[in-house]
Amino acid sequence: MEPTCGDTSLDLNVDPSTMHMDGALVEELRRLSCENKRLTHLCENYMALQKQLSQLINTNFDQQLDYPIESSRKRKAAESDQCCTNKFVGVSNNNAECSSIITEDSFKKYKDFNSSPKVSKFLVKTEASNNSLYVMDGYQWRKYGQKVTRDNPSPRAYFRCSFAPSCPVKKKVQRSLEDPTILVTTYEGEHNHGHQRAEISLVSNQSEALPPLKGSSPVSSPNTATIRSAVCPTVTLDLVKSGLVEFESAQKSSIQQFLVQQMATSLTRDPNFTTELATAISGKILEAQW
DNA sequence: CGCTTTTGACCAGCGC
DNA sequence: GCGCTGGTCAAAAGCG
Repeated sequence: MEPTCGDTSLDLNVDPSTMHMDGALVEELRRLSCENKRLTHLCENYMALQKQLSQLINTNFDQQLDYPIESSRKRKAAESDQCCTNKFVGVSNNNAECSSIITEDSFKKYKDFNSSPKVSKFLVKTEASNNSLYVMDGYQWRKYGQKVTRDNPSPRAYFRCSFAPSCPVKKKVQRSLEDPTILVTTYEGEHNHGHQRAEISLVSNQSEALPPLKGSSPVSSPNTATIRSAVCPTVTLDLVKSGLVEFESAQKSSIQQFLVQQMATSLTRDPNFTTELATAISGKILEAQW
Protein backbone atom coordinates (compact mmCIF):
# COMPACT_ATOMS: atom_id res chain seq x y z
CA MET A 1 0.00 0.00 0.00
CA GLU A 2 1.68 3.10 -1.17
CA PRO A 3 0.76 6.26 0.67
CA THR A 4 -0.35 9.09 -1.45
CA CYS A 5 0.84 12.58 -1.08
CA GLY A 6 -1.74 15.13 -0.19
CA ASP A 7 -2.99 17.38 -2.90
CA THR A 8 -0.72 20.32 -2.35
CA SER A 9 -1.12 21.73 -5.80
CA LEU A 10 -2.77 25.04 -6.27
CA ASP A 11 -5.30 25.69 -8.93
CA LEU A 12 -3.49 28.26 -10.97
CA ASN A 13 -5.22 27.51 -14.22
CA VAL A 14 -7.13 30.72 -14.21
CA ASP A 15 -7.92 32.28 -17.51
CA PRO A 16 -6.12 35.63 -17.49
CA SER A 17 -8.64 37.05 -19.89
CA THR A 18 -11.33 36.90 -17.22
CA MET A 19 -9.31 39.08 -14.92
CA HIS A 20 -7.97 42.54 -15.03
CA MET A 21 -4.36 41.63 -15.15
CA ASP A 22 -1.29 43.62 -15.69
CA GLY A 23 2.23 42.43 -16.25
CA ALA A 24 2.97 42.21 -12.57
CA LEU A 25 0.05 39.90 -12.00
CA VAL A 26 1.10 37.66 -14.85
CA GLU A 27 4.54 37.62 -13.41
CA GLU A 28 3.06 36.71 -10.05
CA LEU A 29 1.18 33.85 -11.63
CA ARG A 30 4.38 32.58 -13.13
CA ARG A 31 6.02 32.81 -9.77
CA LEU A 32 3.22 30.89 -8.14
CA SER A 33 3.38 28.31 -10.86
CA CYS A 34 7.07 27.95 -10.21
CA GLU A 35 6.35 27.68 -6.49
CA ASN A 36 3.82 25.01 -7.25
CA LYS A 37 6.41 23.04 -9.15
CA ARG A 38 8.80 23.37 -6.25
CA LEU A 39 6.17 22.09 -3.88
CA THR A 40 5.47 19.19 -6.18
CA HIS A 41 9.17 18.43 -6.22
CA LEU A 42 9.18 18.70 -2.43
CA CYS A 43 6.38 16.20 -2.29
CA GLU A 44 8.34 13.82 -4.48
CA ASN A 45 11.34 14.19 -2.19
CA TYR A 46 9.10 13.47 0.73
CA MET A 47 7.95 10.26 -0.90
CA ALA A 48 11.56 9.29 -1.56
CA LEU A 49 12.40 9.95 2.09
CA GLN A 50 9.52 7.72 3.11
CA LYS A 51 10.99 4.91 1.08
CA GLN A 52 14.39 5.48 2.65
CA LEU A 53 12.83 5.40 6.09
CA SER A 54 11.17 2.12 5.28
CA GLN A 55 14.46 0.67 4.05
CA LEU A 56 16.24 1.98 7.14
CA ILE A 57 13.72 0.29 9.36
CA ASN A 58 14.30 -2.96 7.52
CA THR A 59 18.04 -2.58 7.93
CA ASN A 60 17.77 -1.88 11.63
CA PHE A 61 15.59 -4.90 12.13
CA ASP A 62 18.22 -7.04 10.50
CA GLN A 63 21.15 -5.47 12.34
CA GLN A 64 19.55 -5.90 15.73
CA LEU A 65 19.13 -9.60 15.28
CA ASP A 66 22.48 -10.07 16.95
CA TYR A 67 21.54 -8.73 20.33
CA PRO A 68 20.49 -11.25 22.96
CA ILE A 69 17.62 -10.20 25.14
CA GLU A 70 16.80 -13.38 26.96
CA SER A 71 19.14 -15.50 28.95
CA SER A 72 18.94 -18.28 31.39
CA ARG A 73 19.10 -15.76 34.14
CA LYS A 74 16.12 -13.53 33.86
CA ARG A 75 17.43 -10.70 35.94
CA LYS A 76 20.70 -10.44 34.10
CA ALA A 77 18.82 -10.44 30.87
CA ALA A 78 16.44 -7.81 32.09
CA GLU A 79 19.30 -5.60 33.19
CA SER A 80 21.27 -5.96 30.01
CA ASP A 81 18.12 -5.46 28.03
CA GLN A 82 17.36 -2.29 29.90
CA CYS A 83 20.90 -1.15 29.27
CA CYS A 84 20.66 -1.76 25.59
CA THR A 85 17.26 -0.19 25.30
CA ASN A 86 18.42 2.91 27.06
CA LYS A 87 21.24 3.22 24.61
CA PHE A 88 18.81 3.09 21.79
CA VAL A 89 16.63 5.67 23.41
CA GLY A 90 19.41 8.03 24.35
CA VAL A 91 20.73 10.82 22.23
CA SER A 92 23.87 9.16 21.02
CA ASN A 93 22.40 5.92 19.95
CA ASN A 94 24.14 3.65 17.62
CA ASN A 95 24.04 0.01 16.92
CA ALA A 96 27.75 -0.48 17.29
CA GLU A 97 27.63 0.69 20.87
CA CYS A 98 24.93 -1.77 21.67
CA SER A 99 26.37 -4.69 19.78
CA SER A 100 29.78 -4.11 21.33
CA ILE A 101 28.62 -5.57 24.61
CA ILE A 102 27.94 -8.93 23.04
CA THR A 103 30.15 -11.54 24.58
CA GLU A 104 30.74 -15.19 23.93
CA ASP A 105 28.61 -16.00 26.91
CA SER A 106 25.82 -13.82 25.68
CA PHE A 107 26.03 -15.53 22.33
CA LYS A 108 25.41 -18.84 24.04
CA LYS A 109 22.48 -17.29 25.78
CA TYR A 110 21.38 -15.94 22.47
CA LYS A 111 21.34 -19.44 21.07
CA ASP A 112 19.30 -20.55 24.03
CA PHE A 113 16.94 -17.75 23.25
CA ASN A 114 16.05 -19.41 19.97
CA SER A 115 13.94 -21.90 21.81
CA SER A 116 12.26 -19.37 24.06
CA PRO A 117 9.12 -17.42 23.28
CA LYS A 118 9.58 -14.44 21.03
CA VAL A 119 10.14 -11.16 22.82
CA SER A 120 9.84 -7.77 21.27
CA LYS A 121 10.02 -4.34 22.77
CA PHE A 122 8.49 -1.06 21.74
CA LEU A 123 8.81 2.38 23.16
CA VAL A 124 5.67 4.44 22.98
CA LYS A 125 5.94 8.11 23.68
CA THR A 126 3.01 9.62 25.49
CA GLU A 127 2.05 13.07 26.54
CA ALA A 128 3.47 14.11 29.88
CA SER A 129 -0.03 14.42 31.31
CA ASN A 130 -0.94 10.89 30.29
CA ASN A 131 -0.30 8.65 33.28
CA SER A 132 -2.00 5.53 32.00
CA LEU A 133 -0.12 2.34 31.28
CA TYR A 134 -2.42 1.35 28.47
CA VAL A 135 -1.12 1.06 24.95
CA MET A 136 -3.65 0.15 22.30
CA ASP A 137 -1.94 -1.93 19.67
CA GLY A 138 -4.85 -3.57 17.94
CA TYR A 139 -5.27 -6.40 20.39
CA GLN A 140 -7.46 -6.78 23.41
CA TRP A 141 -5.53 -7.08 26.66
CA ARG A 142 -6.53 -8.03 30.15
CA LYS A 143 -4.48 -6.71 32.99
CA TYR A 144 -3.62 -9.39 35.50
CA GLY A 145 -1.05 -7.75 37.68
CA GLN A 146 0.95 -4.71 38.57
CA LYS A 147 4.25 -4.53 40.33
CA VAL A 148 6.76 -1.91 41.34
CA THR A 149 10.18 -3.12 40.33
CA ARG A 150 13.39 -2.47 42.13
CA ASP A 151 15.13 -0.40 39.47
CA ASN A 152 12.16 1.69 38.44
CA PRO A 153 9.79 3.53 40.79
CA SER A 154 7.02 3.52 38.24
CA PRO A 155 4.79 0.42 38.39
CA ARG A 156 4.98 -2.29 35.75
CA ALA A 157 1.69 -3.58 34.44
CA TYR A 158 1.21 -7.15 33.22
CA PHE A 159 -1.29 -7.93 30.49
CA ARG A 160 -2.56 -11.06 28.78
CA CYS A 161 -4.18 -11.16 25.38
CA SER A 162 -7.87 -11.61 26.03
CA PHE A 163 -8.95 -11.57 22.40
CA ALA A 164 -8.41 -15.32 22.18
CA PRO A 165 -8.59 -17.38 25.38
CA SER A 166 -5.77 -19.64 24.24
CA CYS A 167 -3.50 -16.83 23.10
CA PRO A 168 -0.20 -17.17 24.98
CA VAL A 169 0.98 -13.61 24.39
CA LYS A 170 1.82 -11.48 27.38
CA LYS A 171 2.65 -7.82 27.54
CA LYS A 172 4.51 -5.77 30.10
CA VAL A 173 4.21 -2.01 30.19
CA GLN A 174 6.36 0.24 32.30
CA ARG A 175 7.40 3.84 32.09
CA SER A 176 10.96 4.49 31.14
CA LEU A 177 13.21 5.41 34.01
CA GLU A 178 14.98 8.11 32.01
CA ASP A 179 11.95 9.54 30.29
CA PRO A 180 8.65 8.96 32.12
CA THR A 181 6.75 10.02 29.02
CA ILE A 182 7.95 6.87 27.28
CA LEU A 183 6.11 3.62 27.84
CA VAL A 184 8.33 0.59 27.49
CA THR A 185 6.11 -2.17 26.14
CA THR A 186 7.46 -5.70 26.07
CA TYR A 187 5.63 -8.42 24.19
CA GLU A 188 6.29 -12.08 24.90
CA GLY A 189 5.10 -14.85 22.64
CA GLU A 190 3.14 -14.89 19.44
CA HIS A 191 -0.52 -14.33 18.82
CA ASN A 192 -2.30 -17.41 17.56
CA HIS A 193 -5.04 -15.33 16.00
CA GLY A 194 -5.29 -12.48 13.57
CA HIS A 195 -4.97 -8.76 14.11
CA GLN A 196 -8.02 -6.86 15.16
CA ARG A 197 -6.54 -3.71 13.77
CA ALA A 198 -3.15 -3.22 12.29
CA GLU A 199 -2.47 -0.02 14.08
CA ILE A 200 -0.67 1.26 17.09
CA SER A 201 -2.14 4.11 18.98
CA LEU A 202 -2.45 5.44 22.46
CA VAL A 203 -5.32 5.52 24.83
CA SER A 204 -5.46 9.22 25.12
CA ASN A 205 -7.64 11.84 23.67
CA GLN A 206 -5.42 14.83 23.97
CA SER A 207 -6.41 17.51 21.58
CA GLU A 208 -4.10 20.25 22.66
CA ALA A 209 -2.01 22.01 20.11
CA LEU A 210 1.08 20.19 19.09
CA PRO A 211 4.48 21.66 18.48
CA PRO A 212 5.38 22.40 14.92
CA LEU A 213 6.12 19.37 12.85
CA LYS A 214 9.59 20.54 12.18
CA GLY A 215 10.35 20.48 15.90
CA SER A 216 12.75 17.78 16.91
CA SER A 217 11.64 15.05 19.23
CA PRO A 218 13.57 14.34 22.40
CA VAL A 219 13.62 10.74 21.35
CA SER A 220 15.21 10.37 18.00
CA SER A 221 17.50 7.73 16.75
CA PRO A 222 17.89 5.55 13.73
CA ASN A 223 15.83 3.02 15.63
CA THR A 224 12.95 5.19 16.58
CA ALA A 225 10.27 6.98 14.70
CA THR A 226 8.28 9.75 16.24
CA ILE A 227 4.99 10.73 14.72
CA ARG A 228 3.37 13.98 15.56
CA SER A 229 0.18 15.26 14.15
CA ALA A 230 -2.91 17.09 15.14
CA VAL A 231 -5.08 14.09 14.43
CA CYS A 232 -3.32 11.69 16.76
CA PRO A 233 -1.13 11.86 19.83
CA THR A 234 2.60 11.76 19.56
CA VAL A 235 3.71 8.21 19.03
CA THR A 236 7.28 7.05 19.19
CA LEU A 237 8.03 3.56 18.13
CA ASP A 238 11.35 2.15 19.07
CA LEU A 239 11.93 -0.47 16.47
CA VAL A 240 14.41 -2.30 18.59
CA LYS A 241 14.05 -5.99 18.27
CA SER A 242 16.29 -7.00 21.10
CA GLY A 243 17.65 -10.35 20.13
CA LEU A 244 14.82 -11.67 18.07
CA VAL A 245 15.83 -14.29 15.57
CA GLU A 246 12.87 -13.55 13.42
CA PHE A 247 10.41 -10.82 14.03
CA GLU A 248 6.87 -11.63 13.18
CA SER A 249 6.79 -10.57 9.57
CA ALA A 250 3.19 -9.51 9.63
CA GLN A 251 3.78 -7.42 12.69
CA LYS A 252 6.86 -5.93 11.13
CA SER A 253 5.15 -4.98 7.93
CA SER A 254 2.14 -3.58 9.70
CA ILE A 255 4.38 -1.39 11.80
CA GLN A 256 6.20 -0.17 8.75
CA GLN A 257 2.95 0.52 7.00
CA PHE A 258 1.70 2.30 10.03
CA LEU A 259 4.78 4.47 10.21
CA VAL A 260 4.63 5.44 6.58
CA GLN A 261 0.91 5.97 6.72
CA GLN A 262 1.04 8.09 9.79
CA MET A 263 3.81 10.27 8.43
CA ALA A 264 1.89 10.81 5.24
CA THR A 265 -1.43 11.48 6.91
CA SER A 266 0.17 13.63 9.56
CA LEU A 267 1.43 15.96 6.87
CA THR A 268 -1.50 15.89 4.53
CA ARG A 269 -4.29 15.94 7.08
CA ASP A 270 -2.68 18.21 9.56
CA PRO A 271 -4.32 21.63 9.31
CA ASN A 272 -1.05 23.11 10.52
CA PHE A 273 0.72 21.70 7.53
CA THR A 274 -1.76 23.07 5.04
CA THR A 275 -1.91 26.35 6.92
CA GLU A 276 1.85 26.67 6.92
CA LEU A 277 1.90 25.78 3.27
CA ALA A 278 -0.63 28.48 2.48
CA THR A 279 1.23 30.93 4.69
CA ALA A 280 4.48 30.19 2.92
CA ILE A 281 2.91 30.74 -0.47
CA SER A 282 1.08 33.89 0.55
CA GLY A 283 4.24 35.09 2.21
CA LYS A 284 6.06 34.68 -1.06
CA ILE A 285 3.34 36.62 -2.82
CA LEU A 286 3.45 39.45 -0.32
CA GLU A 287 7.20 39.40 -0.38
CA ALA A 288 7.12 39.83 -4.13
CA GLN A 289 4.60 42.61 -3.91
CA TRP A 290 6.63 44.68 -1.47
C1' DC B 1 -24.38 -10.69 35.13
C1' DG B 2 -20.15 -10.93 32.97
C1' DC B 3 -15.99 -8.79 32.17
C1' DT B 4 -12.17 -5.93 33.67
C1' DT B 5 -9.29 -3.75 37.06
C1' DT B 6 -7.12 -3.50 41.47
C1' DT B 7 -4.15 -5.20 44.89
C1' DG B 8 -2.33 -8.06 48.45
C1' DA B 9 -0.63 -12.71 48.78
C1' DC B 10 1.89 -16.32 47.05
C1' DC B 11 5.48 -18.77 44.38
C1' DA B 12 9.82 -19.59 42.06
C1' DG B 13 14.43 -18.25 40.74
C1' DC B 14 18.63 -16.27 42.03
C1' DG B 15 22.51 -14.47 44.86
C1' DC B 16 24.82 -14.56 49.11
C1' DG C 1 18.75 -21.68 54.09
C1' DC C 2 17.37 -17.05 53.81
C1' DG C 3 16.18 -12.81 51.78
C1' DC C 4 15.24 -10.25 47.67
C1' DT C 5 12.91 -9.72 43.44
C1' DG C 6 9.95 -10.50 39.45
C1' DG C 7 5.98 -12.76 37.95
C1' DT C 8 1.43 -14.74 38.76
C1' DC C 9 -2.82 -15.78 41.23
C1' DA C 10 -7.21 -14.80 42.94
C1' DA C 11 -10.65 -12.43 45.64
C1' DA C 12 -12.94 -8.13 45.89
C1' DA C 13 -14.58 -4.10 43.76
C1' DG C 14 -16.00 -1.43 39.79
C1' DC C 15 -18.46 -0.81 35.57
C1' DG C 16 -21.65 -1.08 31.68
